[in-house]
Amino acid sequence: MSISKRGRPRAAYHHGNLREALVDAAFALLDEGGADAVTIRAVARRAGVTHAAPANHFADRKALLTALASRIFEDLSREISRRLARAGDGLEARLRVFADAVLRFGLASPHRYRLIWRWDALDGADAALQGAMDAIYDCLIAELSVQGSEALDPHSRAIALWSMVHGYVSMRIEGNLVPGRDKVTGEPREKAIVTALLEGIVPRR
Amino acid sequence: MSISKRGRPRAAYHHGNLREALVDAAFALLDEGGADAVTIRAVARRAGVTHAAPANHFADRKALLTALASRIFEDLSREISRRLARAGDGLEARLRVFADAVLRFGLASPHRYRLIWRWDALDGADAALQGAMDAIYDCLIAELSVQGSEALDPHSRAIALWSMVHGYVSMRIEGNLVPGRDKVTGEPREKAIVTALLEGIVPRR
DNA sequence: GGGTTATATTGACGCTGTCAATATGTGGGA
DNA sequence: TCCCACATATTGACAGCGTCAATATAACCC
Repeated sequence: MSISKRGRPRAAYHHGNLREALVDAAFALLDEGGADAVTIRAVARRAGVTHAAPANHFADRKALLTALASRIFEDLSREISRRLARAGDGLEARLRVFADAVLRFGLASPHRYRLIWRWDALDGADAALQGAMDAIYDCLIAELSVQGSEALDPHSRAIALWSMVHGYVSMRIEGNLVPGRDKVTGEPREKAIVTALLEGIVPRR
Repeated sequence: MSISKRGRPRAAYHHGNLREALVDAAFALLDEGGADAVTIRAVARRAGVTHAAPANHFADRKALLTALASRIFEDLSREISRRLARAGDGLEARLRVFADAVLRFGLASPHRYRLIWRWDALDGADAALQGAMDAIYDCLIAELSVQGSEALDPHSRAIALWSMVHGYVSMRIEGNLVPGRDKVTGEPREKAIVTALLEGIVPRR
């Protein structure tokens, strides 16, 4: 029943390229119900194959989730680069663009953002995953290295910014940033948060 | 076979106070194998009861994990207060004590720290959990409110600090802060990170 | 003392990940 | 061209999981 006779119309073998189909199905399930909904069997059902078919392409569930996380990191990295490319020159402005890109991505795709930090469910040793993370970090370092001699090295500043942005986005996504109290989460508050990091929390001398 | 005849030596009913025993068993499993190891059935086995006994004390797994998270937040809150009580007066010094307390707690009990941010596995509407979180936030607000008129409100500064500390501790715990590159994670680096937040990432004018 | 209620047990259901054995289609070499 | 070897997919099984219903047992209160 293979549609392909010659000229490799798209696929080969039995299903075609099941691997891609599994990834697509997994993303659909992830967006709908979070990482918990991405089970091997549900993905297989959605892709129209039997429950053991995915084993030929992903050793186990962790490998599948790691593949997803790797792609998500790449998407986020691309998005950051895209926004930075059309940003101005000032250091502070560019760092705000970076923070804003991460925040928008997280709020738009909370399930995807959550997954990339679920290291208990991922294979931290995966090369593709680490490479995708490195790309984002490199981007930050590049921004912070333009200035000449700062009191703090670029690494410390990059980690601080990356940490705060991630922490803030995490809390915003969970919807429990400051339960019952500070519900101001709009753009003014977001700007103020980043300002606190960029300009410092302690009063300037 | 009840040891208690009169004077309520410790317990009552069948097991005694199974609820506490379940919490103890759950903490043991959590510390050993992370949140994934805290299954209803494993907890029941460890407490010496059958698999359905916990249902009388915790509606479901999420309720059990929420009870754990609530206690962990209280422990962290107490630890922060304890350290702050014996700290000096300077704002910057006290904020460093705060950050240091969270970092030490996270590194000492990574599984516990991870759990309290796993909102997908917790009941975010739980009053005890929210109360325990609020206590820590209140602590931060109290520190940041002593100064009179800052350009930024205490809430923005509190969220920024809390976000960065949480983000940094998370990444440190996962062991993948900056994979293969910046392996400097000792005290000097930690101090520099906090300095970056306190004094600002952009150069002082 | 007896009945009500809280607690614990037993057993079952469907779901999960994973493995082993089997079937089927594909491509390369003779 | 045929056939073998291999990649891929299916079938079936297993243990473990959360959860529910039915049942048993102990404690408390009147």
